[in-house]
Amino acid sequence: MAEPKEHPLMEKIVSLCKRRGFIFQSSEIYGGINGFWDYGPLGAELKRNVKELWWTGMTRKRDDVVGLEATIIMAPQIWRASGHVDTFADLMRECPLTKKRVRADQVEPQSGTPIRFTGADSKISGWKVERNIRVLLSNGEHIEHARRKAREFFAIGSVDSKTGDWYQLELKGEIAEAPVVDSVDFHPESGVELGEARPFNLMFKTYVGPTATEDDVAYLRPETAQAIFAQFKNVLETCRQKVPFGIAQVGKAFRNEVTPRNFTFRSREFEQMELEFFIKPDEVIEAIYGNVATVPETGHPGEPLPNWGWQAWHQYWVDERVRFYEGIGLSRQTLGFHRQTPVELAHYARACVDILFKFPFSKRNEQGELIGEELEGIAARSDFDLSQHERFSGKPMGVFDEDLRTAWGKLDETKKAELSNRYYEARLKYLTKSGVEVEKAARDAKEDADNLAKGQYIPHVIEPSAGVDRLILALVANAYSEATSTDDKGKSETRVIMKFHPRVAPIKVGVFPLLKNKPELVAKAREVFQSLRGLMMAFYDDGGAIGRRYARQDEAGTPFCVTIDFDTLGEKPELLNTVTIRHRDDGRQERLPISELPGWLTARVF
RNA sequence: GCGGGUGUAGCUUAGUGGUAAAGUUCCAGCCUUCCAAGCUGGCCAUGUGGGUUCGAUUCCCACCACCCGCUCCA
Repeated sequence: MAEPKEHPLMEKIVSLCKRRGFIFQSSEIYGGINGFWDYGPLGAELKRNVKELWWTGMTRKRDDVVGLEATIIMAPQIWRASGHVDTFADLMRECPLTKKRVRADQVEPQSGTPIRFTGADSKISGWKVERNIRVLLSNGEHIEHARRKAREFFAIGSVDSKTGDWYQLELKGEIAEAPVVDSVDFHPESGVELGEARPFNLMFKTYVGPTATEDDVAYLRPETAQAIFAQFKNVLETCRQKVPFGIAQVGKAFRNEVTPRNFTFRSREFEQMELEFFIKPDEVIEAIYGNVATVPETGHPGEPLPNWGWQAWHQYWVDERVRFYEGIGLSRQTLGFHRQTPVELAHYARACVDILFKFPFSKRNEQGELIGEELEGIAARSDFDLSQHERFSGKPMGVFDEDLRTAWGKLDETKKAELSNRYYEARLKYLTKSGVEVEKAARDAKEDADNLAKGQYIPHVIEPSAGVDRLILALVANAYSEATSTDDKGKSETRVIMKFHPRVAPIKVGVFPLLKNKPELVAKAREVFQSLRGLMMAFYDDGGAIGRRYARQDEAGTPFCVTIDFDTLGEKPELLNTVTIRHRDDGRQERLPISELPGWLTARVF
């Protein structure tokens, strides 16, 4: 398979993934299917380890996060409430000259005179074409400007475009049409009339039930998060948690991407690890604690405090997530960060920090440094999501807080008015932005503000949302390294060593008899293997020479290899029942009693 | 979706309008007292479908997949 030469490292990684059984193309024997990938034996272990570490760290080791496992297909109204039906169904229009696409509803209005052409022919090559095109000539622009664009357009696919004679194309049927004002039909960059608007719905559609009519339409979830919001009240009522607390979920999501790209980085079926961490609105914090704690915008703010508002919680989760990545071998140098600007943020979002990984295919900035691709976004989403589901389902999503009610009663009137007003303004902004008519919005916002005084509010949410498959690719790219060695005969060869952090490595330990043709070594090795395999992923190998087995494990990324030799059997009595442990990254060996193996390994691989 | 590039064993590469070649990996055996040693044997390929032709892996067309750009996002 000929790979492009742009990213030779990426080529090697893709090749290794197939060769060693990390990642295969889905349905390969049928020619594959665009945007879908399978995990082979090593990839499956790697992915399982990553998800397990996330889940354990998120839920089992925390007091304030519980888990959820929801279905992939849910009531389609969920996707109306979440906004996915609308935002995932954008109409796009394409510029026939630049091939760039713009959202039909976001074309910058242009004014000027449309010039129509009906075709062109070449005196030089005799080539001719008949196609209609309209180019907008902005006020004050010379007519040649439009002609040049038209020639460029007609030259696409012509012989003259190859010879460079395209600018001599003779245009036909030039007519200046009536001037237009604020037209959205022309590409702002090129001035060329945009193609017809076509819908780009990125949600996978399916039908529930055998009749398959339009009434039965449902969607494969494009993200796992919405189920968490939809089940928020059920979880709250059953898990004995109080805000602030979080709900975590790992699972598949589906997006009908326009262009799946970069190996598994953008797939149509992918897996997410998402946490929705519900917090009190700042007005509630201030009512109860008198102030809202502030924390620096970088660094870990320490153990959570009761008076943390959204900003502190957001910063807390950004740093918690970075710590997670560091804990599985992605150092800060390999990561990048992007704090979304107010323009990039959704209208309901307060802040969003993206954690990036610098892939070989990542773009570079002006300084030539890799920028990175998004592994995870940590968003402060206000109370938007629960509010949406409250509006769409008609079911209340607010929580009651005894502390708030008590505290509220002790506030002086000025403070009450101030907090109440701030909450009112926030609710009003949300409601009007959501298209609720002005009068009703004011009425509902007033009701929300009154409820606040009674101890009730809709929680805000901090959402760390990570892509598992992207992370796997990052770990693979990060682990990839080569070592070139030259043997006695001067023959040099390059070996691949996958330097996975032991915590994520698919195979934790390889177990070998030094020699295969000595039954007593084999028997002892099998015995050691059997004692380890229940504790962790262990791999027994007696094929080929010992060096070859080490090399094989290096390529799989196995951090430790245990070898049973004659000393294990007591050739040197003082070494009876000891084995060598060989370290992957430097080939270093040490000797350890078999009895200490489980503890020694467990301390390093979990 | 549009434009550009690429498709030969698991991998890396030869090659040809007339039986598809090699290295490596892998499997089996022998041998081997710690980093892809050696010997013997073995398995495996022209992405799919059409067309031209006596004959196509080679030439043509379509499709599929992969890579790059536009676009989008976890």
